[in-house]
Formats: sequence, structure tokens, C-alpha cells
Amino acid sequence: MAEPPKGYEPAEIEPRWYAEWMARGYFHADAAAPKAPFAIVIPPPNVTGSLHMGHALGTTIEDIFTRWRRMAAYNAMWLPGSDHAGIATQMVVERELRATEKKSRHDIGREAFVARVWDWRQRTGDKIFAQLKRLGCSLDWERAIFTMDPPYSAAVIEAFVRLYEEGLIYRARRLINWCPNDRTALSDLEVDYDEGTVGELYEFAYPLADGSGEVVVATTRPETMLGDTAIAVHPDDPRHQAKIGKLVRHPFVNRELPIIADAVLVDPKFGTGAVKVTPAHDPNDFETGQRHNLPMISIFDDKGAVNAEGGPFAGLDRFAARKAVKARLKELGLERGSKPHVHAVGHCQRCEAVVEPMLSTQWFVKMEPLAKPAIEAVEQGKTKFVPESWSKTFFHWMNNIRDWCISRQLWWGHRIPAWYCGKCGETTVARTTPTACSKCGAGVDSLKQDEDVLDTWFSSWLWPFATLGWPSETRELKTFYPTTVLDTGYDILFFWVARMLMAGLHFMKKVPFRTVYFHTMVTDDKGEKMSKVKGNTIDPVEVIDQHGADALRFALAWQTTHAAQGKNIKFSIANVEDARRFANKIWNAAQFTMMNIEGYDADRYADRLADGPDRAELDLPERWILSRVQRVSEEVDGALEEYRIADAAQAAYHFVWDELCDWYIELAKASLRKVAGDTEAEREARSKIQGTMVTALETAMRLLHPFMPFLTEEIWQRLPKISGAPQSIMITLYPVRDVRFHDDASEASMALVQNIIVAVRGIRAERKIPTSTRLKVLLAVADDYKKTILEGYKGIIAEHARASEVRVRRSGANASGEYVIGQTAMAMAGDVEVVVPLEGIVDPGAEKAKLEKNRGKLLKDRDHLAKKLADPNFVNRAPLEVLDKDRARLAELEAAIEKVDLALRRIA
RNA sequence: GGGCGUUUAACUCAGCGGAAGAGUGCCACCUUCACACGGUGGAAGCCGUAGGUUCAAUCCCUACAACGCCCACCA
Repeated sequence: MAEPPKGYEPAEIEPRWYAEWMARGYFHADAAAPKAPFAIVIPPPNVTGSLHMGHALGTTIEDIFTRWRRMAAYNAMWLPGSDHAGIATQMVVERELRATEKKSRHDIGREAFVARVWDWRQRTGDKIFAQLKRLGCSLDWERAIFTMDPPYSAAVIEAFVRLYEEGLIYRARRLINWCPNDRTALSDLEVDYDEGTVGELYEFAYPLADGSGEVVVATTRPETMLGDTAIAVHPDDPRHQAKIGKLVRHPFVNRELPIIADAVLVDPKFGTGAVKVTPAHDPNDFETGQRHNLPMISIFDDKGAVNAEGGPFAGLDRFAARKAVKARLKELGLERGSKPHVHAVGHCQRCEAVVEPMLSTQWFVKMEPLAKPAIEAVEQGKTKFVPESWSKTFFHWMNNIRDWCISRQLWWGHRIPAWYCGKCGETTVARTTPTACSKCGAGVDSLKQDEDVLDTWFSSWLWPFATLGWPSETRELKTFYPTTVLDTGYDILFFWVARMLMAGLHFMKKVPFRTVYFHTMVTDDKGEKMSKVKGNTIDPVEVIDQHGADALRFALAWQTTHAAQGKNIKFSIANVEDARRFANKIWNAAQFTMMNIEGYDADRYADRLADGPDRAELDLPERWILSRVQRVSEEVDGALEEYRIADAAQAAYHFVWDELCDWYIELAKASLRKVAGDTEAEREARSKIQGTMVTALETAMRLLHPFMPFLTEEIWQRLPKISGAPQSIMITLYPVRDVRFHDDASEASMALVQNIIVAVRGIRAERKIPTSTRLKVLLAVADDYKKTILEGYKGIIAEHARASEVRVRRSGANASGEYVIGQTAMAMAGDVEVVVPLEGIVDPGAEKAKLEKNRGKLLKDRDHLAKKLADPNFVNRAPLEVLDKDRARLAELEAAIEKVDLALRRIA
């Protein structure tokens, strides 16, 4: 006997299998294998990172695809790795340094600090890899790569040098986004705008130098007046026209500013119609400055404090300076007014400090030439976006793309491979440290390498090919590039996806991935973004500890529908509990199966089924469930093909629960009870049922394996298998289409039987008849075909409707006449009349009411259809199949109404 | 200021031209020998509002409303 059943305990089974799969090398894909490749690269998590729900969702999706394709005999390769995450990592290590030694990075110096970061990575980095293993991710760990690994770094330098040589990377003094807190430049994408910040529109006067009056300007940032180099007005503004060309006197620094006319910058309807121009601290003013050749005066240092240019305000932080400038303006009688003003303020994505536009010399990538081929590739469908709607967002950004500031004033990252000659000033860009200046030949001692490092994303955009060995022409690249699918959150469409497309097309001349699947963001159950500050995070590892990885994965897959902008997955632990109940259900179904397969011979059953179910002489339930599992397999496979992950998960779920457990196992139970197995014929009969049950369950396990790898492996291992079966469910074949098992007739017959059983159960439940009371059931059918079918399955109906007797008749006026009038319950199962005599326990009034209600419904449907079918417009224009369907339904309704009427007449 | 998305059962969401679906929750009954993490039956919806197209509209079109997201240098 099998062990007594117990509940599903994921903690007992999950840890074993991952180690086993690793040991057997199932996760590794050989680049030389003669199979169709299927490749996914993981969106590399930060080395500092710890698994959060967003990762759990993404990697679950990626693992589902990878396991599914691996089982479909593809050479499936899912490449793991991690990102050095410049600012983020540097900040983590700085924090640790401050906490443990009370030192800043400057105290220990660059070299020592970078060594610290490496040390930190050694100690605690890639913690997330262990967490991904808990989740069951079938990543090809042998290929794990870090963006700061020497080969990857070489690729980054190679990309930089090539782009520089092609004139696509340049160094220039521009207005860039500066984070005064992190003291580094940022790209435009790294600035988040706080929409609707309520600020102040402050007005003050600049006195005209000739004493003939003043000009009042409006600003949200009074302190920047320290760097003003002009006042702009609209050329056509009558209020200010006369002042154009005059000078104003700066009240604090010894400077006179011209009043200039500029139709681009100035909107005469806004504020006072006069704009103070600060070219070094505002993008619009910068452009104005260039148009008018204005001096550009930077007034802040790299910490955002006023520098020497700020005269009396030097040394003050920018926010203190704002107050001080305003106070002083007031003292001087120059303040003219103030009103609240709503505008957007840029914040550093990393530290949330207010970003300062600053004039600075930085490295840039010229984006337009790179963007063009990427736009075309997506237009031509070389890369497809799923859901497709994201391509609009993509095109919009790509068509308005601006140059990318890639230098960062950090220590952790890829150092810019540029050396400046102290003798002649030449810039030498090279793959390796140059020995001499490329222009004047001055020696190493005269060369100084650029202090800056590259934006982290400058290494990430090479990910799909740098991970495969680029710039070498490796076997890996040949086999796995372009990758098949990229799965990612839509939040990094611009940061990463768009840039990878550009880099891939530029360096590899091919798109980096055929399809981009965008998944949604995960929020808490109220739709709030999960954050540690808010305290609403759910730790996936804790969820796994409590409910198992399979439950978490299934809960996520269940909710993974196409990602629409502004929508998200509201994640609640209740979803995991639901999934866990499903896992438990599967577990118990397997327990039941195991307890009932004594004496079962898998090879014999396989032989029997080898020529299809027709030859196997199976009964209806067996033929039915084998047909159903076949259909569902196709449904799941088709859904995955179309990236409809939730549909795939739900189809499998409903098959297992509603069909396999609620119907087939119940049917099998009854059948097995009847055939004890005492004779050879009985053993034969048992074998068919056992084999079908095992087959249906085994197929369901394979179907579910990509979603719930641990549970399905555990159960699969325990099931009896044919000789020579693979060692693991991971390397079995995913259920494939096999038309021999399509059995429309059995599905139709079974549906009829099910409807009748449900009708009888309904009669019982509504009248509160205890299960122990056996009913007599009479079925009145309209045609001989159905009569024959039902005659054959009377036994099943009796068993599952708990009837002592089932009789089948052709319907006619007296079909149920033999039952005592007024003591009979009746219900319709389609056009089959289900009649149950209820001696002495029936309330004719209640029966009548029930039938009336039923009649009302039927009548309503009938009238609606009849009216429709009487409309010549409909009959003439609707397609034939729609007409046929409606006519057939009308006939069925008419028949049902007739029978209900008859029953009503009997009661009355 | 542009662009995009969402609005379907109490909740969370599928469906998107031919009879309104799922999970949870709710109600009633059932401790039936895989599972009470269960079984059986049931109730529950002007498919956001107003127009239009169509034989037919939750689904297509147009407006409106509410909510959400992205992009943008308006002082």
C-alpha cells in the first residue's frame, strides 16, 4: 500500500530538485548542439540587488519560456548575469565605508576604494543568483557574466573606441544635468520630473543702467540671477520695445546686462514679458545665449553651492542662496511680487536631489545615426514588440532622440579610454593604455587618463552580444545571436531596450532580439508601488519559504496578461494562497493515482495506445479525458506561442481541476471500485483506467512543468513510466499535437452525460434531498441517437447522480406519465427531459414556481431568437453558419418549452 | 503642452462583432474511503456616459467623464 496521503509540502521537495538538475547539467545549452536555438538573456540585476517581486515576475516569465522551449527540443539557453550598476553600487559601498570606518571614499582614495568595491562584490554580490535558484530558474550558470568582468569590460572599451573612431562619440562643453548630491553628470533619462510641484513665480526689477527706469522679470529661481547675462523681451512687445538694446545694472555683481529681443525664448503673455537669461543654468537660456553670443557664467560649484561668481553670496548652498538673494532684493526695494506657480522640477533618479542644469565638459554619443536603423527595424517587424502598442512609445522617443551624455564623475565603472596630452593637449582614445601621445609623441608621463567612468547603461546596451563573446566571432554569437525573446519591464524601454536595438544593429548588423515581451509592473494589492520606505514590499523569498516557489510562480503567471500603459499587477499574498491550493489539489490527485495503480504495467498500456485510442478499446470516460488533455495541450501551447501566459496557466488549471479531478478521477474511482481485478478480464479493465489516469496526469505534469517545475518533477518521478523514459521531466517532450486523440464524438457524449448529471444534482440540491436518498431518473430524449448513447451510459449517470435507477425513453406525451402527477420534479438538460419522481416529498406549488421560472427564461430566449430570425434584414445578411446556429438553438428552445409546458399541465 | 492606456459580477481581472467569463468572496447543503488547501448546487452584471456605423456592438467610430502612465526646456 502507498503511504497515507498528506498535504503538499513544498519545503520538503523543492530544494532537492534544483541541485539534481544542476548536477545533471540540464541548464546548460551547448552552442554546437544541432538543434534550433532559443535564447534569452536575463535583464541583469544589479550586483547590489536582492530579489524583489519585479524580478520574480520577470524571471518566472523567462523561465516559463525557457523550460517550455527546452521541452520542445529547442537548444534553449537562458543567460544569467549581473550589472555593476555604477552609482548604486558605489553608494552602497560608500555607505558601508562610512558606517564601519567613518571614512569617505575620498579619504581612502580611488584605487583603494575600487578595491573595496571588488571586495564587497566578492563578499555579498550576486546574492540574487541564489535567490533565483530558489525560484527554480533554469539559467545556464556556466555562462554567468558580470559587466565588469575583464572580457565584458574589453567589449565596452571596444564599443567606445569604435564609436569614437566613427565620429559617433565626442567630447563637448554642454549644459548637462548635474546631481549636486552625487556630484556627477546624469543623462536626460536619469532625471525624473515631479509634475505639479508648487513653486513660486517671483518678480523683481533690474534697474536700467541709464537710470531711465527698470525692467521687471519673473523667475522661479531667483538665485540664478547671479549668473544672468542678459534680459530678453519679445521683439513685438510694445511694453518693452523701447528698452531693447539698453543695459540694466546687476544689483549684486559688477556687471551690466543687455536687454535683447528674442522671439523664441519669450512668450509675451507669460509673467512680465521679460525674461532673465542665465545661459549656464537653464537649457532655454543656454540656447538663447548661443544665439546671442552671451557670456555663460556658472555660479555653482559641484555641490550646488554658490561659487566666487556669486559675489556676496559665495559659499551659500543654492537653496540658502535663494532666500538670501530674495531678502537682499527686498532690502534694495527691487522685489516686485510673487505668486504660487506650478511647474515640474527635475530630481535625480537615484538620490532624489534637485538636479541642476550645469555647464560642463562631458562625453556624448551622437544618437540620431544610431536611431534610424533601429526605427526601421521595428517598422519592418525585424523586432516585434508584445504588446504591439509599445512601438508607438518607442517611435516617439526614437524620433525625438537627443545625444546621450555617457560620462559619469564616479569611481566605480568602466574608465573612459581617453588620454590627454599634457604637452600638446591632444586627446588619444585607445583600447589599451597608449605609450605615447598620438599627435606629438610625448611619452606616458605626459599622458593623463580621463578621470571619469561610463554610464552603466553604456555597458548594458551591449548585453545581448557582449555576453556571448563579442567582439570575438564566437560560436556562441553564431548560435544564439540574435536572441529569440527579450523579456523586460516597460519601465526600461528607453534606458535599455531601445539602446540595445541601436547597439545591436550598429555592432552586429542584426537586431539583438526577435521579440520584446514587455511585462507589467508589480504593485501591492492597492496598486501602490512597492517600496521599502512605504513598507509595503513583499519579499519573494519569504513567500517561497511559506508557500513554495511553484505557488509564487503560478500566482504570477496567472496574472500575466498583456502589459498596458498605466496598468499593473496588483499582487496579494491571497493570489499565492490560491496557487498553493492548486498545488495541493494536484498533489492529492497524484496521491490518489498512486494509491490506485497497483499491478499497473506502463509498457503494456503504452503498447495498447500505440495505435491510437480507437484500437485501444477504451470506454467513454477514458476516450473523453484523453481527447480533452490533447485539446488543452494545444490550447496551452498556442497561448504560449502568443505570449498569453495567463491564458496558458488558466487553461492548464481548469483542465486539472475541473476535468481531471472533478470528473475523470471521480469516474475512474467508481469504475475501479466495480472491477476488483480478480480475473484477467477485470485486470485488463483496470489497466485501461489506470493507464489513462496516469497518462492524463503525466501529460498535465509536463504541461505545467514550465509553470511549476518542482511539484511537477516530484510527481512525475513517482509515476510509473515506460521503460527507457527520460530521467527527468525537464528533458521530456512538451505535449504536442496528436490528432489521433481528437475525439469529438466522445466529447459530445460526455457533455450530454455531464449535463444530465448536473441537472439531477440540481434537482436534489434545490429540494434539499439528502445524498443518501437514491433517486429514480427518467430521461426523455427526442431522437434515437441520443437514446442509444444514454442507454450506454446509464451506469455512469446512475453512479454520479446517485440514482438507484435510470431509464431512457423516447419523448412523447406520456413519457413521464407513469410517475405520480404532482410528485415529480423535472429539469431540462439541453433538449433532454430529466424527470425525477419524488414520492411524497414534493410541494406542487414550489415545483410549479420553479418550472414557471424556468419557462420564463426559455420563453425570453425563444422570443428574442424568433424575432431575430423573422427579421428579413438578419436572415438575408447574416452568414449562414450564424443562421444555422440560431435556428438549431431555436428548435432546442421550442422543444424544451413544450416539455416544460407539459410538466406544468401535469401539476395543474 | 503632447502622446498612450484603463473603465466588464462585491474585489482583482480575462474576453473585444454573432447566446456575458475566470479566480476570490457571498448563499445553501455535504466531514462521500485523494484533497474541508475539499465536494455539490446557487445568487450575483443597463460590459463608464451620450451619440453613430452594422442585419447584429461589451467589442468598431466620435465626443464626454473618471482614474492611471509616459514624454516635453515654457521663465
